Amino acid sequence: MQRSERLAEIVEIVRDGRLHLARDIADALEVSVRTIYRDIDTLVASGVPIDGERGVGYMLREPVFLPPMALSFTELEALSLGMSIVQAAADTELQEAAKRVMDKVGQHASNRRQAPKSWGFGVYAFERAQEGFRHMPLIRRAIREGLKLKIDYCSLDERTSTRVIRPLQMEYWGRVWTCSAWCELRKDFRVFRIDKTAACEPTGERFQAEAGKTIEDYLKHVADQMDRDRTRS
Amino acid sequence: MQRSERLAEIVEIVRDGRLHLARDIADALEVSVRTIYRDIDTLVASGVPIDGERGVGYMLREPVFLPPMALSFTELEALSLGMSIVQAAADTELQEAAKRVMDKVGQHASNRRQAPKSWGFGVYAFERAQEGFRHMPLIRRAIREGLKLKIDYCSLDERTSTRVIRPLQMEYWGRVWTCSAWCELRKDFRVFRIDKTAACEPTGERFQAEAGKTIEDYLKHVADQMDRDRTRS
DNA sequence: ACTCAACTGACATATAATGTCAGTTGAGTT
DNA sequence: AACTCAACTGACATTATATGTCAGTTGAGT
Repeated sequence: MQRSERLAEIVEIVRDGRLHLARDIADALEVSVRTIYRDIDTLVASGVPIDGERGVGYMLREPVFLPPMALSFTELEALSLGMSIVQAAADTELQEAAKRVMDKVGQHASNRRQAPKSWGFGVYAFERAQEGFRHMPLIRRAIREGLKLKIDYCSLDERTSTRVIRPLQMEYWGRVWTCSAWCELRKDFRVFRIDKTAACEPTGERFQAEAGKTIEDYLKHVADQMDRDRTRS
Repeated sequence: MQRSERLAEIVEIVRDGRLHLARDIADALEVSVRTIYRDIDTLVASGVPIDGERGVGYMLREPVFLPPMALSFTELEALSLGMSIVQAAADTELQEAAKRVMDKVGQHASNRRQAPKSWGFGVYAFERAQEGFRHMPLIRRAIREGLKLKIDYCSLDERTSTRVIRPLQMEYWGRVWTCSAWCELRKDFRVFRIDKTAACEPTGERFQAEAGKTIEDYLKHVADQMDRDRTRS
């Protein structure tokens, strides 16, 4: 196995967020422990946020990907446009992430000429409804990590209810963000407008994918519903 | 200089779109020509679109960037969301580019577990107004390369006019795309709704950045106008 | 004082990259 | 048809880099 390949492998191994011993990694990749120490050095030097603690092991401070991609100009334009829109249409956390992505691309691009500052796009569309974005970082984390959420939801007919949900997916409708979830109160899938959600906090409980309550089930559910609608009309 | 560094350098050198001889590259990087041939092999093998022709030299088939980036999970989410929106809200060319970007990221990510197919986003917002997108690839190229365009424009009061413009920037307003340009007919900046543009073709002429007619001038112009509006009210 | 596992330095060994040289190939030119 | 150019290839010696082994040190915790 090539060194560069092995470096990528180490990132993949460590990426699960758990603790890893240099000896285990060495065994898995069939090299000596010394090599792993050297590799980790290399990775840290090139910015991968790996923390090592004596007597403990290695951990990733925050998850990373290292996509080794070659982007064409058109792909860069798509990237640039997408990041512009995200900066206009999502919560602060995603806005900042989008900016960082463009910085990383731009930084490298500006080594030489032919790197336009703007890629010819302006995005003005979106009212910056910061209020409506408030819960988005938490909901995203909950989707990622499978956390149950307790929300106070103010439905369209102005009634407020408190319920526990398993958030599955966020949807963007151009102006409004929603969250599709399994609702433990109604024992069914429900869609919540994020800007109509007053309180929102983790219950502390986690949920596992459970037959009939997963994102795949939800998507199929929606597809079936659309089929029925079409047949009726 | 490290091999990996040198590979990146070669891409940077070749990226100007002009012809390069292996010997020149070798001189610039202070290695032998043989090494350059081997490096080019490596690059081509990893997907960089370099064309070599015997007796001629090397050229890049299409421009590329190789951003050596480590993306955090949040940054990946921003990327994923942005690409989803672009796939819903832009012309076919950009849609496909956005898809390719996600494929490139996903391909590498899916080497191991914990690579969600969807990053928890759905984007349903945008009517797929394919008609309105028709001229976008051409306009983007015109902005990039500084091509004058001749357009048949149907303004909001239903009058059609033909004019030559210098396209400067495209704007996205959530549902509608516009193009800001220097209008050679009105000798001023004008904004055109792309979906209201009937015909659109290059005149064959190119334009250079010219004092008072550049994108920077336009942005300043818009900012001044907004200032005046605010003062008045 | 002891354990653990990250970390370091030194040095021999193995692997990979490079330079040199002597070709071949394909397209175009004279 | 002969010639030129520069990409390309293969072989082999040389050099540089990566790796393994070993013998430590360090810092945190028990």
